[in-house]
Amino acid sequence: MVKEMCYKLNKSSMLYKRLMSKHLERLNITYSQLMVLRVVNREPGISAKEILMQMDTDKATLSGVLSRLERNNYISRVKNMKDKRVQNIYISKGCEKICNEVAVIEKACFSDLVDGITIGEAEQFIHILDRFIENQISIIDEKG
Amino acid sequence: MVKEMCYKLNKSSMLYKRLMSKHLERLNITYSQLMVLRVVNREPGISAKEILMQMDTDKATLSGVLSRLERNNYISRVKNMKDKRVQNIYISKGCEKICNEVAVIEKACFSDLVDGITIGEAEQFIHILDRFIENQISIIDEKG
DNA sequence: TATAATTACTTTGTATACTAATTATAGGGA
DNA sequence: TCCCTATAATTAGTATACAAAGTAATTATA
Repeated sequence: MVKEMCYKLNKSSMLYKRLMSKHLERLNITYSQLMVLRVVNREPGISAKEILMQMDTDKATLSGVLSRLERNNYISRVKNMKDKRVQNIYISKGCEKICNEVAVIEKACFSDLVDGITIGEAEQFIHILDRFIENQISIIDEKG
Repeated sequence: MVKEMCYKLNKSSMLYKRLMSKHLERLNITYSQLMVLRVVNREPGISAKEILMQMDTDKATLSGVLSRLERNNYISRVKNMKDKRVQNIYISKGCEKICNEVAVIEKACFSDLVDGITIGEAEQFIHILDRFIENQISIIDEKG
Protein backbone atom coordinates (compact mmCIF):
# COMPACT_ATOMS: atom_id res chain seq x y z
CA MET A 1 0.00 0.00 0.00
CA VAL A 2 2.68 2.50 1.03
CA LYS A 3 4.78 1.21 -1.82
CA GLU A 4 1.99 2.08 -4.18
CA MET A 5 1.69 5.54 -2.63
CA CYS A 6 5.40 6.19 -3.05
CA TYR A 7 5.57 4.85 -6.54
CA LYS A 8 2.65 6.95 -7.65
CA LEU A 9 3.90 10.04 -5.88
CA ASN A 10 7.14 9.74 -7.82
CA LYS A 11 5.34 9.17 -11.04
CA SER A 12 3.06 12.14 -10.57
CA SER A 13 5.94 14.37 -9.63
CA MET A 14 7.81 13.32 -12.74
CA LEU A 15 4.79 13.96 -14.92
CA TYR A 16 4.31 17.39 -13.38
CA LYS A 17 7.86 18.38 -14.15
CA ARG A 18 7.51 17.10 -17.70
CA LEU A 19 4.30 19.06 -18.10
CA MET A 20 5.67 22.31 -16.74
CA SER A 21 8.84 21.94 -18.82
CA LYS A 22 6.76 21.74 -21.96
CA HIS A 23 4.90 24.90 -20.99
CA LEU A 24 8.06 26.74 -20.03
CA GLU A 25 10.01 25.82 -23.14
CA ARG A 26 8.82 28.83 -25.07
CA LEU A 27 9.76 31.15 -22.19
CA ASN A 28 13.29 29.78 -22.40
CA ILE A 29 13.48 28.95 -18.73
CA THR A 30 13.42 25.73 -16.72
CA TYR A 31 11.11 24.73 -13.92
CA SER A 32 13.79 24.98 -11.25
CA GLN A 33 14.93 28.31 -12.53
CA LEU A 34 11.39 29.61 -12.40
CA MET A 35 10.89 28.46 -8.82
CA VAL A 36 13.96 30.44 -7.81
CA LEU A 37 13.05 33.44 -9.92
CA ARG A 38 9.72 33.60 -8.18
CA VAL A 39 11.24 33.80 -4.76
CA VAL A 40 13.62 36.54 -5.90
CA ASN A 41 10.71 38.39 -7.47
CA ARG A 42 8.90 38.31 -4.15
CA GLU A 43 11.94 39.42 -2.14
CA PRO A 44 14.35 41.54 -4.14
CA GLY A 45 17.84 41.54 -2.64
CA ILE A 46 17.40 38.15 -1.03
CA SER A 47 20.53 36.05 -0.42
CA ALA A 48 21.15 32.48 -1.57
CA LYS A 49 20.96 31.24 1.97
CA GLU A 50 17.56 32.83 2.47
CA ILE A 51 16.32 31.24 -0.75
CA LEU A 52 17.52 27.89 0.52
CA MET A 53 15.56 28.26 3.72
CA GLN A 54 12.39 28.73 1.71
CA MET A 55 13.02 26.16 -0.98
CA ASP A 56 14.28 22.86 0.32
CA THR A 57 16.98 22.29 -2.26
CA ASP A 58 20.67 21.78 -2.08
CA LYS A 59 23.02 24.74 -1.86
CA ALA A 60 25.20 23.39 -4.67
CA THR A 61 22.18 22.92 -6.89
CA LEU A 62 20.95 26.41 -6.13
CA SER A 63 24.37 27.83 -6.89
CA GLY A 64 24.18 26.30 -10.36
CA VAL A 65 20.65 27.49 -11.00
CA LEU A 66 21.61 31.02 -9.98
CA SER A 67 24.63 30.97 -12.29
CA ARG A 68 22.49 30.00 -15.24
CA LEU A 69 19.85 32.57 -14.36
CA GLU A 70 22.55 35.22 -14.23
CA ARG A 71 24.16 34.00 -17.45
CA ASN A 72 20.81 34.38 -19.19
CA ASN A 73 20.28 37.83 -17.71
CA TYR A 74 17.31 36.94 -15.58
CA ILE A 75 18.96 38.03 -12.36
CA SER A 76 21.98 39.96 -11.13
CA ARG A 77 24.08 39.28 -8.05
CA VAL A 78 25.59 42.11 -6.06
CA LYS A 79 28.17 41.58 -3.35
CA ASN A 80 26.86 42.73 0.01
CA MET A 81 29.33 45.27 1.39
CA LYS A 82 28.43 44.69 5.01
CA ASP A 83 29.18 40.99 4.70
CA LYS A 84 31.27 40.20 1.68
CA ARG A 85 30.44 36.51 1.82
CA VAL A 86 26.85 37.36 0.92
CA GLN A 87 25.42 38.24 -2.46
CA ASN A 88 22.17 40.12 -2.86
CA ILE A 89 20.10 38.86 -5.74
CA TYR A 90 17.86 41.04 -7.90
CA ILE A 91 15.54 40.30 -10.79
CA SER A 92 16.64 41.89 -14.05
CA LYS A 93 14.41 44.55 -15.55
CA GLY A 94 11.57 43.20 -17.64
CA CYS A 95 11.86 39.85 -16.03
CA GLU A 96 8.93 40.24 -13.66
CA LYS A 97 6.83 39.68 -16.77
CA ILE A 98 7.89 36.07 -16.96
CA CYS A 99 6.60 35.35 -13.50
CA ASN A 100 3.24 36.79 -14.47
CA GLU A 101 3.10 34.88 -17.73
CA VAL A 102 3.80 31.70 -15.89
CA ALA A 103 1.02 32.37 -13.44
CA VAL A 104 -1.37 32.41 -16.39
CA ILE A 105 0.05 29.20 -17.84
CA GLU A 106 -0.14 27.48 -14.49
CA LYS A 107 -3.72 28.48 -13.97
CA ALA A 108 -4.72 26.99 -17.31
CA CYS A 109 -2.76 23.86 -16.63
CA PHE A 110 -4.09 23.46 -13.11
CA SER A 111 -7.70 23.64 -14.15
CA ASP A 112 -7.20 20.55 -16.32
CA LEU A 113 -5.42 18.71 -13.56
CA VAL A 114 -8.35 18.71 -11.16
CA ASP A 115 -10.86 17.30 -13.63
CA GLY A 116 -13.03 14.87 -11.74
CA ILE A 117 -11.53 15.74 -8.37
CA THR A 118 -13.75 17.63 -5.93
CA ILE A 119 -12.52 20.36 -3.63
CA GLY A 120 -13.25 18.12 -0.68
CA GLU A 121 -11.13 15.37 -2.15
CA ALA A 122 -8.29 17.76 -2.85
CA GLU A 123 -8.41 18.98 0.73
CA GLN A 124 -8.37 15.45 2.04
CA PHE A 125 -5.52 14.62 -0.30
CA ILE A 126 -3.42 17.51 0.91
CA HIS A 127 -4.20 16.66 4.49
CA ILE A 128 -2.89 13.12 4.10
CA LEU A 129 0.06 14.27 2.04
CA ASP A 130 1.00 16.71 4.79
CA ARG A 131 1.07 13.88 7.30
CA PHE A 132 3.11 11.79 4.93
CA ILE A 133 5.65 14.55 4.40
CA GLU A 134 5.92 15.11 8.14
CA ASN A 135 6.72 11.42 8.58
CA GLN A 136 9.31 11.57 5.85
CA ILE A 137 10.99 14.59 7.37
CA SER A 138 11.10 13.08 10.82
CA ILE A 139 12.67 9.89 9.48
CA ILE A 140 15.28 11.86 7.56
CA ASP A 141 16.04 14.01 10.59
CA GLU A 142 16.48 10.95 12.77
CA LYS A 143 19.16 9.72 10.43
CA GLY A 144 20.99 13.01 10.79
CA MET B 1 -5.22 24.44 -4.18
CA VAL B 2 -3.84 22.48 -7.15
CA LYS B 3 -0.68 24.46 -6.81
CA GLU B 4 -0.38 23.26 -3.26
CA MET B 5 -1.01 19.69 -4.38
CA CYS B 6 1.71 19.88 -7.02
CA TYR B 7 4.19 21.56 -4.79
CA LYS B 8 3.72 19.00 -2.07
CA LEU B 9 3.78 16.08 -4.48
CA ASN B 10 7.16 17.25 -5.70
CA LYS B 11 8.42 17.75 -2.20
CA SER B 12 7.30 14.34 -1.06
CA SER B 13 8.81 12.68 -4.10
CA MET B 14 12.11 14.40 -3.46
CA LEU B 15 12.08 13.37 0.19
CA TYR B 16 11.33 9.79 -0.77
CA LYS B 17 14.28 9.65 -3.10
CA ARG B 18 16.52 11.17 -0.46
CA LEU B 19 15.31 8.65 2.07
CA MET B 20 15.78 5.64 -0.16
CA SER B 21 19.20 6.89 -1.25
CA LYS B 22 20.31 6.98 2.35
CA HIS B 23 19.13 3.43 2.87
CA LEU B 24 20.70 2.20 -0.35
CA GLU B 25 24.06 3.84 0.23
CA ARG B 26 25.46 0.86 2.06
CA LEU B 27 24.33 -1.49 -0.71
CA ASN B 28 26.33 0.63 -3.13
CA ILE B 29 23.45 1.08 -5.52
CA THR B 30 21.20 3.98 -6.41
CA TYR B 31 17.43 4.18 -6.33
CA SER B 32 17.06 4.23 -10.12
CA GLN B 33 19.46 1.36 -10.52
CA LEU B 34 17.50 -0.68 -8.03
CA MET B 35 14.21 -0.03 -9.80
CA VAL B 36 15.73 -1.38 -13.00
CA LEU B 37 17.43 -4.28 -11.27
CA ARG B 38 14.11 -5.32 -9.86
CA VAL B 39 12.48 -5.55 -13.24
CA VAL B 40 15.37 -7.58 -14.61
CA ASN B 41 15.21 -9.86 -11.58
CA ARG B 42 11.54 -10.49 -12.33
CA GLU B 43 12.11 -11.10 -16.05
CA PRO B 44 15.56 -12.44 -16.84
CA GLY B 45 16.58 -11.81 -20.44
CA ILE B 46 14.34 -8.78 -20.79
CA SER B 47 15.35 -6.13 -23.35
CA ALA B 48 15.83 -2.42 -22.69
CA LYS B 49 12.75 -1.59 -24.69
CA GLU B 50 10.63 -3.94 -22.61
CA ILE B 51 11.97 -2.37 -19.42
CA LEU B 52 11.01 1.02 -20.79
CA MET B 53 7.44 -0.07 -21.36
CA GLN B 54 7.16 -1.01 -17.72
CA MET B 55 9.02 1.87 -16.21
CA ASP B 56 8.08 5.22 -17.63
CA THR B 57 11.57 6.59 -17.98
CA ASP B 58 13.58 7.85 -20.88
CA LYS B 59 15.50 5.45 -23.10
CA ALA B 60 18.66 7.53 -22.89
CA THR B 61 18.40 7.60 -19.12
CA LEU B 62 17.84 3.87 -18.99
CA SER B 63 20.81 3.28 -21.25
CA GLY B 64 23.01 5.10 -18.75
CA VAL B 65 21.60 3.24 -15.77
CA LEU B 66 22.19 -0.08 -17.52
CA SER B 67 25.78 0.86 -18.34
CA ARG B 68 26.50 1.64 -14.73
CA LEU B 69 24.78 -1.53 -13.52
CA GLU B 70 26.90 -3.52 -15.94
CA ARG B 71 30.07 -1.67 -14.98
CA ASN B 72 29.43 -2.57 -11.35
CA ASN B 73 28.73 -6.21 -12.25
CA TYR B 74 25.11 -6.21 -11.26
CA ILE B 75 23.90 -7.23 -14.70
CA SER B 76 25.22 -8.54 -18.00
CA ARG B 77 24.00 -7.74 -21.49
CA VAL B 78 24.02 -10.37 -24.20
CA LYS B 79 23.41 -9.58 -27.84
CA ASN B 80 20.30 -11.32 -29.11
CA MET B 81 21.32 -13.39 -32.14
CA LYS B 82 17.89 -13.38 -33.72
CA ASP B 83 17.78 -9.60 -33.71
CA LYS B 84 21.20 -8.11 -33.28
CA ARG B 85 19.80 -4.71 -32.36
CA VAL B 86 18.47 -6.16 -29.14
CA GLN B 87 20.36 -7.00 -25.98
CA ASN B 88 19.07 -9.47 -23.44
CA ILE B 89 19.73 -8.43 -19.90
CA TYR B 90 20.47 -10.80 -17.05
CA ILE B 91 21.08 -10.33 -13.35
CA SER B 92 24.59 -11.31 -12.25
CA LYS B 93 24.93 -14.22 -9.89
CA GLY B 94 24.51 -13.35 -6.24
CA CYS B 95 22.76 -10.16 -7.11
CA GLU B 96 19.24 -11.39 -6.43
CA LYS B 97 20.21 -10.99 -2.80
CA ILE B 98 20.26 -7.24 -3.12
CA CYS B 99 16.66 -7.17 -4.26
CA ASN B 100 15.67 -9.17 -1.21
CA GLU B 101 17.68 -7.01 1.16
CA VAL B 102 16.00 -3.98 -0.22
CA ALA B 103 12.58 -5.46 0.30
CA VAL B 104 13.41 -5.69 3.99
CA ILE B 105 14.70 -2.14 4.16
CA GLU B 106 11.65 -0.86 2.36
CA LYS B 107 9.29 -2.63 4.67
CA ALA B 108 10.94 -1.07 7.70
CA CYS B 109 10.94 2.33 6.12
CA PHE B 110 7.36 2.10 4.94
CA SER B 111 5.98 1.27 8.33
CA ASP B 112 7.27 4.60 9.63
CA LEU B 113 5.86 6.46 6.69
CA VAL B 114 2.25 5.63 7.42
CA ASP B 115 2.32 6.72 11.05
CA GLY B 116 -0.96 8.44 11.75
CA ILE B 117 -2.45 7.56 8.39
CA THR B 118 -5.27 5.02 8.35
CA ILE B 119 -5.72 2.39 5.67
CA GLY B 120 -8.90 4.11 4.57
CA GLU B 121 -7.04 7.39 4.17
CA ALA B 122 -4.29 5.72 2.19
CA GLU B 123 -6.85 4.15 -0.12
CA GLN B 124 -8.58 7.46 -0.61
CA PHE B 125 -5.23 9.09 -1.23
CA ILE B 126 -4.28 6.60 -3.91
CA HIS B 127 -7.68 6.92 -5.48
CA ILE B 128 -7.32 10.67 -5.89
CA LEU B 129 -3.71 10.37 -6.96
CA ASP B 130 -4.73 7.93 -9.69
CA ARG B 131 -7.22 10.43 -11.02
CA PHE B 132 -4.60 13.15 -10.88
CA ILE B 133 -2.08 11.04 -12.78
CA GLU B 134 -4.66 10.19 -15.42
CA ASN B 135 -5.30 13.89 -15.94
CA GLN B 136 -1.59 14.58 -16.20
CA ILE B 137 -1.12 11.86 -18.77
CA SER B 138 -4.01 13.00 -20.89
CA ILE B 139 -2.71 16.57 -20.91
CA ILE B 140 0.76 15.41 -21.91
CA ASP B 141 -0.65 13.17 -24.63
CA GLU B 142 -2.71 16.04 -26.03
CA LYS B 143 0.43 18.03 -26.49
CA GLY B 144 2.02 15.25 -28.52
C1' DT C 1 45.95 39.90 18.18
C1' DA C 2 46.77 35.31 16.52
C1' DT C 3 44.15 31.22 16.02
C1' DA C 4 40.10 28.33 15.77
C1' DA C 5 35.52 27.73 14.30
C1' DT C 6 31.72 29.13 11.43
C1' DT C 7 29.43 30.81 7.57
C1' DA C 8 28.11 31.89 2.58
C1' DC C 9 29.07 30.37 -1.52
C1' DT C 10 31.53 27.85 -5.42
C1' DT C 11 33.66 23.87 -7.49
C1' DT C 12 34.21 18.97 -8.52
C1' DG C 13 32.58 14.54 -9.40
C1' DT C 14 28.82 11.15 -10.07
C1' DA C 15 24.13 9.99 -11.30
C1' DT C 16 19.90 10.98 -13.16
C1' DA C 17 16.35 13.25 -16.76
C1' DC C 18 15.49 14.53 -21.23
C1' DT C 19 16.14 16.14 -26.30
C1' DA C 20 18.28 15.46 -30.56
C1' DA C 21 21.35 13.12 -33.35
C1' DT C 22 23.72 8.86 -34.57
C1' DT C 23 24.64 3.85 -35.25
C1' DA C 24 23.49 -0.68 -36.39
C1' DT C 25 20.16 -3.79 -37.84
C1' DA C 26 15.63 -5.38 -39.77
C1' DG C 27 12.36 -5.88 -43.08
C1' DG C 28 9.43 -4.57 -46.92
C1' DG C 29 8.97 -3.48 -51.60
C1' DA C 30 10.72 -2.32 -56.68
C1' DT D 1 19.64 -7.16 -54.75
C1' DC D 2 19.21 -2.24 -53.77
C1' DC D 3 16.63 1.30 -51.43
C1' DC D 4 13.78 3.12 -47.94
C1' DT D 5 11.76 3.27 -43.59
C1' DA D 6 11.30 1.61 -38.98
C1' DT D 7 13.36 0.05 -34.75
C1' DA D 8 16.75 -0.85 -30.63
C1' DA D 9 20.11 1.21 -28.47
C1' DT D 10 23.96 4.54 -27.72
C1' DT D 11 26.01 9.16 -27.71
C1' DA D 12 26.30 14.23 -27.10
C1' DG D 13 24.75 18.15 -24.80
C1' DT D 14 22.21 20.72 -21.11
C1' DA D 15 20.16 20.98 -16.56
C1' DT D 16 19.27 19.33 -12.22
C1' DA D 17 20.37 16.74 -7.48
C1' DC D 18 23.57 15.90 -4.07
C1' DA D 19 27.94 14.81 -1.44
C1' DA D 20 32.40 16.45 -0.46
C1' DA D 21 36.05 19.60 -0.72
C1' DG D 22 37.60 24.24 -1.31
C1' DT D 23 37.60 29.52 -0.80
C1' DA D 24 36.98 33.76 1.25
C1' DA D 25 35.18 36.40 4.84
C1' DT D 26 33.41 36.79 9.61
C1' DT D 27 33.09 35.76 14.42
C1' DA D 28 34.62 33.81 18.75
C1' DT D 29 38.16 33.02 21.83
C1' DA D 30 42.53 32.26 24.08
